Amino acid sequence: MATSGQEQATDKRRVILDAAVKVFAREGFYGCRVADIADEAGVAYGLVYHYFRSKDEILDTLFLERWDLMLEEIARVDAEPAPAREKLAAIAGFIVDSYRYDPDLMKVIIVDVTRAANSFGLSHLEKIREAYGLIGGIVESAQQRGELRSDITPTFAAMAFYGAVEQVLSGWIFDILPEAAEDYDQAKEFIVSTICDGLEQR
Amino acid sequence: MATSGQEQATDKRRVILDAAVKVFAREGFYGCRVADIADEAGVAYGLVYHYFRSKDEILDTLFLERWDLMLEEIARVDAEPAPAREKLAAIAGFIVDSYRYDPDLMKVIIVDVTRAANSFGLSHLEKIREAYGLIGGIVESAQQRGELRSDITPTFAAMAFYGAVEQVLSGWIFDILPEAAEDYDQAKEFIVSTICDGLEQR
Amino acid sequence: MATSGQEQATDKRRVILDAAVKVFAREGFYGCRVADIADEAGVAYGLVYHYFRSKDEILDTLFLERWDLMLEEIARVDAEPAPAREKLAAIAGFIVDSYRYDPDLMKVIIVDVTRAANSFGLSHLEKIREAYGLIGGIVESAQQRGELRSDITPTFAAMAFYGAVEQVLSGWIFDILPEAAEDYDQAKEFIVSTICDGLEQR
Amino acid sequence: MATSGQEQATDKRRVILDAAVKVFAREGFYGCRVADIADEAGVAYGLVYHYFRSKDEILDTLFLERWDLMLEEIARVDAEPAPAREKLAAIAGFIVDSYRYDPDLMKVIIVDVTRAANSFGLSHLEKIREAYGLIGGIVESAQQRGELRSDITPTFAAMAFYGAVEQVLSGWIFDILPEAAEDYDQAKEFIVSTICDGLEQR
DNA sequence: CATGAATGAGAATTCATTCAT
DNA sequence: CATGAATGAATTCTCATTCAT
Repeated sequence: MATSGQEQATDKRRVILDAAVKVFAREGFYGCRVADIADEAGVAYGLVYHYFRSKDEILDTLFLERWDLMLEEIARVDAEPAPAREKLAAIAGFIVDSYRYDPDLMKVIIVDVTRAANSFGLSHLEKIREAYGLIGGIVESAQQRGELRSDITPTFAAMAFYGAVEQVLSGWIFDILPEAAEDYDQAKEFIVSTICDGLEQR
Repeated sequence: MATSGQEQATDKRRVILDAAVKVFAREGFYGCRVADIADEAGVAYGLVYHYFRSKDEILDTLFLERWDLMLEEIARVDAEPAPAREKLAAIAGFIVDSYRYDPDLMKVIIVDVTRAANSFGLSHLEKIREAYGLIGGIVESAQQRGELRSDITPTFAAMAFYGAVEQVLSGWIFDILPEAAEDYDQAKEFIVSTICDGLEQR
Repeated sequence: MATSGQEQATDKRRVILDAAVKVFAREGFYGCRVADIADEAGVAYGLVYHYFRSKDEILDTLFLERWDLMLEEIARVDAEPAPAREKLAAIAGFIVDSYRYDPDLMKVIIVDVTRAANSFGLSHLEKIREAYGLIGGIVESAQQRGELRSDITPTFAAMAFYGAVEQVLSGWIFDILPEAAEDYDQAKEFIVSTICDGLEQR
Repeated sequence: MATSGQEQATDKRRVILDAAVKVFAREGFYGCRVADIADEAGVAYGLVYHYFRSKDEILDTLFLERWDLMLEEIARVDAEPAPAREKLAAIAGFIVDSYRYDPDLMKVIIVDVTRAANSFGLSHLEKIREAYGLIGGIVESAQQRGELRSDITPTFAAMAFYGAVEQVLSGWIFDILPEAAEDYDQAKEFIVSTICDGLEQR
């Protein structure tokens, strides 16, 4: 009975992590104190340090949890025998949905992880490179199959694609883009259409 | 008159700003101390506060100097009677060249300002929105002239374009993209071609 | 009855004390955490507090166990009808052997207890004084019997004697004196000979 | 005029050091807070860290200042063409006077430096070894000249001598030995007489 | 007895900012 | 303008101790 599906209330580690997402999103990684996280989680200060070595490690954990999910998703998508356009659509869709489902977490990852990349050394960068590598791989095979143009390097294409996706999230985060229910679905289409078809009139 | 020959060596304010760029780029805004800036500049601690009200103001100054230049450039480009594609190429070129000329400064702007726009009051956000607005304006008129597709909203198009540009710079900053002399020029072409023509084979 | 054959493995209290000796010796009383002791002992954190009221009490216990043994030994030695020289030799021998048998424990006693006697309330200090008093008593009676010079006060003589002994242990602890099997026996002789006969050529 | 002999009032570094001696002596190195030192010194908290990297470094500095003085004194004494007995008397006298002149400082050095030796790594130990080496050297040459017995190793003799001296100071520190004006001079004689002549009646 | 999660008061250290010279 | 000592609030992290199971 202790391991049934729904005992959220007692997994303090999870509670702390979820609280951290809220607090980081609200005040920024540098703008909040560990005490804020403990307060938000409703636990004692010290418990945060029982589960995490440092404030950094909390951000780290948050990033890795989500990023690994994304890497898995990209790998899964890549394994399907579908055209590149559909694969890119699935990836964009996954990221957009990640934001829709948990905007705070994605805000933290986009805003705070990148900013802290300086101090976090290299482990994050490796993970991030991995994502670009996978996307680049999708582009590359599509180029070999003649689906995509070959005069743009795969890595560059991956950057342009991911940059467009991330900037859309940034647009939502910073209230530059409208953020209604229908905008999420529209964004997925727009991203793929822009990157695959281009902005120019045909 | 401000740039006559021999006062360069004594324009401590400039020296401090340049030192701040190096230090912010190396250690991040939060990762460095005001003392590091003074050290890097080779001036006394207190002098930093003679010229700047606060550490924030240094970053502000750095950002505004460059961003205003970019806004001016975008406005100038927009005023020309050229096709949107050329205008976007000019803007991408300006940003890429900004990075080529002063990568540290662009790193600071992208990592410490752009990504953290909501930590710094609203003035930065306004400036950033202004840039997107100008680019969106370029897209919009091109749509009206029939140059660009009209089914993608101008703001969205602006985000995709700027996102691609920024991600390329991020790629250089974080050693994901190769960064040789020819890569800069190639990047300009790739960005415009990707965003305007799309990745798909025609 | 307390030492019957098979309970050794389960005397957790003893295991904790022995672990504490190792940890205190290695990291110092202030330099280690209670968790380190539990880890070294291979028991659960909380068990330490089942057997001991506090971290201090562990050190207290360690000190008192050994120091009381020494006090008993000194008293036993003193009760013998032997010359002072032999009594001092026996005491020096006991202390040196204590170190030889359990160097970590003696290191802890010398470094963390004896030198810090005034941090730990007064009970330790009393115990320490008691030892000096006993040794002083040995000197005093020997002076009355004409064995030892009477122009040096007994308390002072006790300090000089004990100081020489402790410094030899310190020399071993801090790797200043060589520490081979033969050095222990030699040390006993040297101590007594130096203190009783003096360093000068006769 | 800024470097005249008596401007104590403005050398804050010195003020902090002197305050630290008082506070360490009163509460122990581990028993006091950096705030106590700042308060005792009458300076702002942060100034302590302006002059010293850490609490440890304060203790370090205190130790080295005094120990170097002692090393110099031993070297000076050793350079004189006097019998070993006189040299040892001079050294004992110097240490006893150090205590008489500044008991708090010597208490800190004897009680806290040794205890912290674990954490302070090796630099202290080197310094301490140096002192023993110098004293051992005095003994050794005296042995060669036939002044002192040769069957006791010089290093051991140095330990016994220094141990006796230090224990006398400990006796004062812990209120085991009487501490009146005449006791200081008597102690010097007692130490040398005990170590050189021995306790036994001749 | 045994476990280890939970608590929270402390303490060291940092560092932006001020200010006297 | 220039210097760098002085200030002290803010924060992270530590760790002895408690307690529910």
